[in-house]
Amino acid sequence: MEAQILETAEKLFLEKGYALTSTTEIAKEVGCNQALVHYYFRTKENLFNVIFEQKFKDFFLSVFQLRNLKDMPFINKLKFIIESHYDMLQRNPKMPTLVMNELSRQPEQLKILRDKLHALPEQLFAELNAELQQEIEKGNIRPVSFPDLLISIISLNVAIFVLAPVAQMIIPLDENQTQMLIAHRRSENVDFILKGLRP
Amino acid sequence: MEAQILETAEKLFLEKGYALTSTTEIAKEVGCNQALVHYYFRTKENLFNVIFEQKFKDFFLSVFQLRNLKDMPFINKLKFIIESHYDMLQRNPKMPTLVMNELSRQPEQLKILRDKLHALPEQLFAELNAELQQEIEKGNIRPVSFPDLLISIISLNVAIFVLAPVAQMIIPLDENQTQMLIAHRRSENVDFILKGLRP
DNA sequence: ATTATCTATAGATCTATAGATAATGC
DNA sequence: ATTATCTATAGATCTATAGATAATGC
Repeated sequence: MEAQILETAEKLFLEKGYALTSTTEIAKEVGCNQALVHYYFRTKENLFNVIFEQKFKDFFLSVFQLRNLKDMPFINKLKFIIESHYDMLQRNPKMPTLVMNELSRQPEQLKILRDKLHALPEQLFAELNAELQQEIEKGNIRPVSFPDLLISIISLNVAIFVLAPVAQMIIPLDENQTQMLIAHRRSENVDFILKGLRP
Repeated sequence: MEAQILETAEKLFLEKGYALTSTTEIAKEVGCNQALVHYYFRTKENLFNVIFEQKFKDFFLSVFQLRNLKDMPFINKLKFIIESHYDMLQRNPKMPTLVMNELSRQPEQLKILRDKLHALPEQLFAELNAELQQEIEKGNIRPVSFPDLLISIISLNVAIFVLAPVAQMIIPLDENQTQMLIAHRRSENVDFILKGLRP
């Protein structure tokens, strides 16, 4: 039951956000009664935070722990990172929206998560930054700052998942076309970034 | 009072979304009693839709009605569109989040908005698309589809506003630095897009 | 004995409406 | 007279807890 509650709660929180998901509804969908949700997790807030922290960590780790492929050329490494990031988003297409919404709902959460995470990406970032500067000096890549490159990658990758429903308003797409679009944008983003980095 | 209710409701809906904003709270902040909100707008849903449709139209129009500058070179036109879009987002930084959230909450709304809008951008899109193809044929721009270009522009522009709070988790920024970043990304996005379009 | 599950309910919202009173426009 | 504003309240949630009962582990 405890596991089922977690599972169902995760699904509902991702679908409808914190405010619109009630413990009553979670219980109903699990098939137990509402008191049980509180028996295991005490408060709705607590249940949410347990799920959120777990998801959030997985979400970050799945991209930032790919330092195995060390001796690739920089451009290939970049391609690999962009694609890993995109794949992770494809597995969790509702995470960006949830993260955004819930961090603005309870900004203290932000500090807690920062402490739990901040050690992770810094070393990887430093390494990539150094490599980027080398490539720029060698004239293989146009001058660009590492943070700007990072922001552009994340922007291009995240936005399609976040904006797909809105895009449907301008150009209606069926389920199949949407999948095609998402597959296409994966390579398009790599292409666009790499083309934009030419000297 | 009616105007004040609209104004306050807009502010609160943008800040906290539909679910977390109550008519009680709107009334309290306006300084009237809660029944008055329902006197003017009948239901909370209706109040929300009135505001949402208005905002949403302004939001789109402010970008898509800039067809006055017809005889610019294509590249300048593109730069102008990217910047106009970015400026509109800067004036309404919370709109993308609101649009996303509320369209997924009530997908029927999507159809209504589509009918109210879809005539607008099509002609502009067709013109720009034709110009893009010409530039590609002339060899001034690398081959790229118009939808892909559009998605990349929108992605880069929207994402910074949507993701800024999350970015703060990795690299904390004070208010001033955030403003600098946002100003910087405006030119960086133009630069990145144009560099990515070189043949 | 301890842990899991249920029933029942208190207390806090919140939305929407009915009906009273005040303000305004003719 | 009509329109704007208020008071009061019904009815629907929803969260959280207390206390009863069933299931399990020793």
